[in-house]
Amino acid sequence: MSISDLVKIFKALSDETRLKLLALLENGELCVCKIVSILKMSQPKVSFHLNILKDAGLVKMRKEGTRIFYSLDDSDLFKRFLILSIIEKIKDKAFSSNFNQEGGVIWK
Amino acid sequence: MSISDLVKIFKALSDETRLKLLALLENGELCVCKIVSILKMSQPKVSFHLNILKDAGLVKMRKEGTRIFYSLDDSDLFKRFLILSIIEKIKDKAFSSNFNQEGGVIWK
DNA sequence: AAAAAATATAAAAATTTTTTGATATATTTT
DNA sequence: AAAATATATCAAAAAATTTTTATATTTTTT
Repeated sequence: MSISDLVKIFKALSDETRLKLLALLENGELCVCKIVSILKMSQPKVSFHLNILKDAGLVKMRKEGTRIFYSLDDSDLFKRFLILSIIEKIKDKAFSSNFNQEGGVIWK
Repeated sequence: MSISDLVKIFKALSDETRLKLLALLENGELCVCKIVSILKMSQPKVSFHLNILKDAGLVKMRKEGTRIFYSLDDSDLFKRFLILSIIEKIKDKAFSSNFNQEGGVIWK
């Protein structure tokens, strides 16, 4: 892993939206449309951020029909540690299992 | 540790100069002037990046006369792990104990 | 074959970060 | 007290990132 690989990973993690995306994927894959509806963000914005996470090797994707499912990619030990740390640190604050009427997450 | 604290830490780590600064401090404190002479960067630039690392709680400083010495701040376990991982991953590539005639580090 | 659905991509605008050059501040030395 | 040294800060410029709006592509459904 080169310095620029490291920088790319940290850059990917240095954005609140992307940390939320990682936390959202904790329990398994989700398609973009589901993520959009949960986070109430524009679809291009979600795709943009997912792409940065993918480039950094933090998530992977799987195509099924017209949908694309994203999931955590923790095949690398260091990345796995990072992802787990992040989820552990923001899960409670970010989610606390609170969803609003429309199924949107309530972030604290 | 809030989400924005986490983002701040990762933002601080998402820059090559700052990763090099952390690696440079591996073996103990250095004053700004020494860092400037080793890295061959402008003093305001070095101060700027050190300040970002300090704001994120990754380094601490100590004043002595006209000099200011910076050192790693790994009092927090998560930060310590991050710093150690970074040093372990870039040390060989970045340093390999190579210094040029003027005492400047040769980065690979 | 047309329409609909899901997603990516691209261009422009907005925002943030980084670099640079100049200057200010504080401490030590002469 | 003046000069020198080390460092921070500030403002402007440059560069990079993010957001937004529009559009293209692919697959499924009708």
